[in-house]
Amino acid sequence: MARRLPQIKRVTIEDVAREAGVGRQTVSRALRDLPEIAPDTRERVLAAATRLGYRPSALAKGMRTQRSDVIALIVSDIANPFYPAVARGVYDAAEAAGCSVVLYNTDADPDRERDAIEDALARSARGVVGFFYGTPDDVLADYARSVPLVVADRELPSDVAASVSNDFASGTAAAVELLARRPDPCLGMLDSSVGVAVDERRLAFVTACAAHGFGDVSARIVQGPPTIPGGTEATRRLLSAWPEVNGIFAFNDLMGIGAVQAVLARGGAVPRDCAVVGFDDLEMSTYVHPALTTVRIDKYEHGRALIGALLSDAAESTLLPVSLIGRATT
Amino acid sequence: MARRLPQIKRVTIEDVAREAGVGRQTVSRALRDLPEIAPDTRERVLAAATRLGYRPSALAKGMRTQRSDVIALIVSDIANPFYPAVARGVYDAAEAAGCSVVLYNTDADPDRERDAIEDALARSARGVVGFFYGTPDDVLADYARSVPLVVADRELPSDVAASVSNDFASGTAAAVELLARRPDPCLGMLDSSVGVAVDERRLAFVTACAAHGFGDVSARIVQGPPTIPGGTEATRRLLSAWPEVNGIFAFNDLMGIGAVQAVLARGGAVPRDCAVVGFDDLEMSTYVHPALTTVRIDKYEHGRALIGALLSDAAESTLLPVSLIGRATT
DNA sequence: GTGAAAGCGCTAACAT
DNA sequence: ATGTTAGCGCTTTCAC
Repeated sequence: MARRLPQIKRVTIEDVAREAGVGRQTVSRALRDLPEIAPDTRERVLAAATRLGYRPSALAKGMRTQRSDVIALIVSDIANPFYPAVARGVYDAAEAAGCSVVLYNTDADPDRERDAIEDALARSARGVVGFFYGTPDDVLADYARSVPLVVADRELPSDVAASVSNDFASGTAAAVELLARRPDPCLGMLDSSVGVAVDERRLAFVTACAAHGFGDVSARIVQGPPTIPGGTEATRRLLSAWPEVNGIFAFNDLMGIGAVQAVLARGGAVPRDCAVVGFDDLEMSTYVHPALTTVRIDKYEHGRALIGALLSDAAESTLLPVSLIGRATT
Repeated sequence: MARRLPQIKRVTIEDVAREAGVGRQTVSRALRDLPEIAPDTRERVLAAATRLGYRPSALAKGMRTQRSDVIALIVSDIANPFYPAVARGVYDAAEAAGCSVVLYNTDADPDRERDAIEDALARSARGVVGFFYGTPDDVLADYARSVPLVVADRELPSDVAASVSNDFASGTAAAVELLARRPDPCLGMLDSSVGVAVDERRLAFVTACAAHGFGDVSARIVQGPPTIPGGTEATRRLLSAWPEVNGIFAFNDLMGIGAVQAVLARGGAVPRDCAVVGFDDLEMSTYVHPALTTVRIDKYEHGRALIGALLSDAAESTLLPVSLIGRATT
């Protein structure tokens, strides 16, 4: 059963002009609220437009102005609970600026990251904001020449593009400081195995541990997919090799939750046998048991800031503050 | 510090034609892989296109064909953990069909639902899929005449638009059946206070209770926002008025998790004093404590099915199967 | 204050 | 197999 009724021909600016008895240009002026127009003419045109159900074509407008009002949002996976709040922040800020949001999922694949940017270019996007895990700096810098680009959680050299990042260094330092408080601390870290340019957290961990005089901790940094099972698996490996580890700093909350599962599965208790600190502060982290101690990122604000940086059109680096949320795993 | 370098002029099909020494039409044919073209000419054109870094303009193409390759995805709030998985399903299916996805958040506001559809129309969207909570049937039916539309979890009368829904009736029946197993069952329900056309779950609950001979349960149906705090609050009210309630069926997992919190806050135990069954099966529901028994919706598949229905172009209603997942709250 | 003309980049229809 | 013409709906430029 076909459901499409005969296509209604689009009402154009020309139709409105005819209906109102003016030229098309006058209609365009009225619609865009430009000053050079007689008030009564304007009213007449607006009335005609409403009467006809006129809807301006975003395509034609973009074609003419060589710029559309879409903003590309590029994430690795919207189903990853980290991104939805960011996406909502992006959306709200974009909507406030009169822009629509096109979403891309890349799964951190360099090719798909590139495809997403290319698609945004093909649509003459107003700008691109996103998380890039597989694209090298120079490629991003190159694209930044063709389209306003703001990268999240990543620093690009020499101001070629704006960036908005969270303060991983401070967050990691605070997490390590908390874990270091327990008697005879022996810390390990679960790092993400995904991404070319995200060794920031690992470096911050090493630095923070050094500040506490923990010696070389790098052997107790294990990698895995930044997911719950990934965290469980990585923790299993970590604790097999280093049973004395009693404090785990996880790349993100998902790995942190996975770590708790692994400790419990070994018959251990959290935080008695091993404390865990995550990163991100996902909604679920409050409700898991035991509730996860974590470094909070304001994901919604991150999204808003990405659009703010995009529209302000300056190649600045913004650093967003994070905060340690102590809960039951420490 | 300004970051925009001088805008590079767009490489057009005309430039490629000149470079390859052919007409624009030939370029168009080569690019779209149409048959009526000599193989070597095609090669030459493709080479020229690559050399020049040609990128087709989606705007111009859409303008000419009166149809763009974007699909509008309309949800109430992408930050609500129910939607991301749906969005990913929509995205994957759309990408496979060569379409981009424009995201809209409406917060279940009728005006914003309308704005979202209007924007999709302005972009000559290939189609619209979405969750509509505030828009009346006739308005949706009206829009379905202008653009392919698939509605989620909602039945539109007389085949004006395709729909893909989850089998709430079966899911609710299974949930009630499970709750009814306990000794002296006294069931209550937490219903969502949002949405014009979502009384399906409430009706299914009443029907299922009647089938078990529970008499009139409607007084034990309380409403609240479909969120964790909303569930907690609604449960508080429910249990104040009906302390004998020992089984709660929640509109969704968020309310279910909230219900558990409320029971615990009263000093009760779950499921000893009150069992809880949710709906959706969010990722977090596995990890909350006690783990939530729920009716599972395949959210990713729901997303894929929405696009499938859209592209198949038939005004069919699809009903997706759900399954009861027994965990620790029953 | 208003209208007419030009053209954004592409593809469908029609030549050749 | 290839080129030419026309036009999608809008805004910019320029006349009046």
